[in-house]
Amino acid sequence: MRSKRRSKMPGPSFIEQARHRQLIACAITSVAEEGYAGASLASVARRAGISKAAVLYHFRNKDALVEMAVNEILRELSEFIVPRLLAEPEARGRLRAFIQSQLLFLEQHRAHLLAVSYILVNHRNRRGEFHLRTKAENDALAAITTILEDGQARGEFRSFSVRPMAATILQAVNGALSQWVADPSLSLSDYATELVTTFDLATRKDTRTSTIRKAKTS
Amino acid sequence: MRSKRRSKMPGPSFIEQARHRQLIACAITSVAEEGYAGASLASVARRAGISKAAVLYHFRNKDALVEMAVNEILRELSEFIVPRLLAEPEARGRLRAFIQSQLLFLEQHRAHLLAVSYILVNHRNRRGEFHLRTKAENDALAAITTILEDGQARGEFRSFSVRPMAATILQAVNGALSQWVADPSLSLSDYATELVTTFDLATRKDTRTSTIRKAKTS
DNA sequence: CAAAATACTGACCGATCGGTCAGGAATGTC
DNA sequence: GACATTCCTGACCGATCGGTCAGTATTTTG
Repeated sequence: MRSKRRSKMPGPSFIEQARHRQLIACAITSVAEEGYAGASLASVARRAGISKAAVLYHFRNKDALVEMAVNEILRELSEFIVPRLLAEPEARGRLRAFIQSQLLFLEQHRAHLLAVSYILVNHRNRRGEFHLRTKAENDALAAITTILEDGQARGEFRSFSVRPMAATILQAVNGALSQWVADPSLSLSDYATELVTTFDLATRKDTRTSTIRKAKTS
Repeated sequence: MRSKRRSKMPGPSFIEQARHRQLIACAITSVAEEGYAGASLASVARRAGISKAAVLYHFRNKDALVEMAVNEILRELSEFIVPRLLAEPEARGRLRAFIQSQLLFLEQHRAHLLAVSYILVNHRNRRGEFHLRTKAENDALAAITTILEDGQARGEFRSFSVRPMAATILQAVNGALSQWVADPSLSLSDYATELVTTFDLATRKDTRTSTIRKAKTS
């Protein structure tokens, strides 16, 4: 770990950087293939072709490795989504982009999806709290909340309680992913379309024609 | 286990029945308090005040105990919900009853909720499949699907793709529960009201006034 | 009361877990 | 080539896991 290294060198060496990347990647596939309980340090070491002790040379302990893996996945995810949100001028479009881009990214990174979902629902800190899950959920909810509140302020959305709606949208996206994990033949893009329609109807003001329907009929 | 008992007696003895009930109850609280990984046979035995071997005398192995615990929880849950569904003559009411009664029951049985959610997302059979989760999800989806298809046939609901909508509703309910687990001060009945409104709007035909709103204004 | 079935204990097993440690190989740096 | 630092190995540790087994209470049955 960088944090407690007593190196005289300015930064992490090439080897250290490469190993970090490799071990994080191995940890992700290990969790994805063997589940949270089955993913051991020995399993990660085997995949990387080094000894278990070598893994612990680079990462203080198992928890540190797991947390780095989650951070990496969430970093890549938000790197994919954020530009797509910023490209949308209206709240309605940002809500659609949030749903679609999240599904699209994780459909293309199945191991990431499996690993992050296994870890988030299982990993606890010393106090027994699901701190990774809490943080990830709060970040996602904050993003959706921003969209929803902005949409209400701009008059695009009806008046509803933002927190349950944000949670419902987040859960719907997670549920779509979990359906797809169980049945990979399911079309996530079709699913995304249904979700977009559903929440368009659930959030819009009662103008009798949503942008979705307008696009279809005009 | 009954299945491999070589008893000459007609049924399970009083002691066996009582122990089964006790051990299932202990397993539930054990999982709820210590998580899926932390809930060991030793932990269950300690709670029951007997030896670990005695637990294995009554249950073939740990998996059998866990599965019995899940079955018991789901049995109690459906015992609570089904009559409430049957009491509703319209699909819209059944959808509302499904959401509300599920939240109500599990709000009153927090240990059941924790145990069942920990187990369902973690327990695998020998082939590595999440068979308990799959079965529970399919049962719940089937129930919702029946309501939705009936509602479409009766002309109460708009035309939408049933499977994603059913999954979205189920996930929304689960999400409400998971929010409440993380923050018990959250009012589940308020949350239920929001969910009912959300899915009323998402499913109804575009008649501009739902039964919910009509009830409020008339 | 004795025989038989049931209910249970405690010691033990092999496996695996995360983690430590002493020391050896590889890699740069003068 | 010597020296220090980085990188890594293999043996080992204590703990815990699910599960077995021989033997012993306890209860039921004739």
